[in-house]
Amino acid sequence: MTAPHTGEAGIVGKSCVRSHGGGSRANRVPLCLEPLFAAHDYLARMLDLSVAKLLSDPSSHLGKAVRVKGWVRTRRDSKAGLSFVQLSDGSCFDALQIVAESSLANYAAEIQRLCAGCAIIVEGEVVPSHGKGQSVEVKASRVEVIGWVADPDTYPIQPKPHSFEYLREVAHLRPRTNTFGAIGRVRHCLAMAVHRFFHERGFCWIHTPIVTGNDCEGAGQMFRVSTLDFLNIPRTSEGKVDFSQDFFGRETHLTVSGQLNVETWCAALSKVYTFGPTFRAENSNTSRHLAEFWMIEPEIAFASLVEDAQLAEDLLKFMFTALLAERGDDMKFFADRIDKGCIARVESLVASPFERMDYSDGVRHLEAAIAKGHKFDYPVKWGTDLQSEHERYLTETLVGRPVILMNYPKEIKAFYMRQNDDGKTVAAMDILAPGIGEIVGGSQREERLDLLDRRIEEMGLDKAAYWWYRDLRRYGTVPHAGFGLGFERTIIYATGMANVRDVIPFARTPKSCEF
RNA sequence: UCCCUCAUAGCUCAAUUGGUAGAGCGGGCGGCUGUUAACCGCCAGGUUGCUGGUUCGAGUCCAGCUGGGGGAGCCA
Repeated sequence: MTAPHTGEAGIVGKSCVRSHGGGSRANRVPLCLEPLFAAHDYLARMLDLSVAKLLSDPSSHLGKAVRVKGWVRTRRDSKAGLSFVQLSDGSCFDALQIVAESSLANYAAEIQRLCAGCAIIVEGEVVPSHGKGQSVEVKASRVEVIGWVADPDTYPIQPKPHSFEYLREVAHLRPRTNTFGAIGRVRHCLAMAVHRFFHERGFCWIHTPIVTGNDCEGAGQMFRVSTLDFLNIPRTSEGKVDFSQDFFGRETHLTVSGQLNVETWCAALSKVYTFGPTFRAENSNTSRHLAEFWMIEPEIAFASLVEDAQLAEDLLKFMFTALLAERGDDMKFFADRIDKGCIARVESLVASPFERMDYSDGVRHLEAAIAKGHKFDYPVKWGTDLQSEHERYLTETLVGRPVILMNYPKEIKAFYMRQNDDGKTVAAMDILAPGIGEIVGGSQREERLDLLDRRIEEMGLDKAAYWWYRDLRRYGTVPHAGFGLGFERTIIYATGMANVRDVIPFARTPKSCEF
């Protein structure tokens, strides 16, 4: 028996019928997954259901015939003549208990050989559960094995706690674990909340470029983008690499920020944001750094640092409100197994206003702490960047919740930040979060061309390279401001996960890009 | 990149002053049970990250390398 696999409607539905008893694994006929447009035959006699839908309203499904698809978490046999299969389709945290009785045709041959990782389709009736731990279960009338686990002995995901370090080595299978399933849903929930927040407030999502010809976007090492033949690099007469022969006819890199580009659209659409991947080629080996990470960068016209800070606070509160409302199941897991205080932390962030503090006042607080005997490894001095330990003191010890630190010395901040009237500081802000450090970095931008040019010169940058950025200040310039929110750091803060490598599907870090 | 630390079965870990490798989980088989981190018994499973050195003898000591973790810097 060979089932046609053409995917054509009409043919497939009927030819998918097959015997369930016996048959070696090797000879098993591959299942044809009915295309959606042929599914009405099935819909007519049973629901096609996600585990989330079923478990979110179990009583309304009681007594109904359903069809669920997913992957086996565990199987427990009872010699009373039935097996329990935990089925997960990733639609929610909980798995669905399937009860398969020995009267099923393929019980001995297949169901009793199910193990973690097997893909199955189950048809059956939703019934009240006899056991504890779940209110309903599905009494199977048919269990079809779609994909076996080739070698159960070495299937990397076992029904037991694994270390996150180990799971990074099997990043293609770690989405099947409780933790990473939860991370995937939380990440999606937060991303959609970001878009909803901005959309509801009249912002446009601007797709800023990934490849940039601007080699001075900001500090930090960039990844080169090139199609030149490494074994035969064209040279100029001075012996330098001849980038005029490269794909774009110039030297290009992966972007480290969408900000400069999004500012141009801000100067036309007023309220804009970017949300996409950014790339840093720094050799950073910490739990908070990735070479490829996602960042949200809004930019608002006719706005100052005050509105900028309020926007950042409102965005974070909106995201976390959505998280609590939509992913209570996953957050409960994080509270149970990862970080006991995570739900309380998210709730308190939503409930209380962020503390606002001038950099200068922050320094004064730190100096007062030292006077009272608090020990820091590094000295505190106005005009220098705060060390991690200083930031931690302010947000964790002094305030106990996020702090918006504002108006930094201009020497330690980027050239485009707006100079304050005191001549010493710029309208910059960082939001520091307990346990994480800097989660947001932003500023009001310098909209005055002469002052911008002076900073470009003072910092030894090439004015010509910023010609289009400077044009914005020549043609209808307006005060504007924006910030960057690190998406992975936000997820860490919400879930209590310890490492950014475990809140992104595939982490890119120095010496690590297997998947 | 710097400092500290780690690398033993598919996974999590043991192995005394250097004396030739062990448990739990997972897997296979059997038993038992409306089970739910199930339980009980048996079985299989290892070039101890790599390269070199010291030694009669190295999982153990030394050097280098590779990779992981923690901290720092850079930043989000």
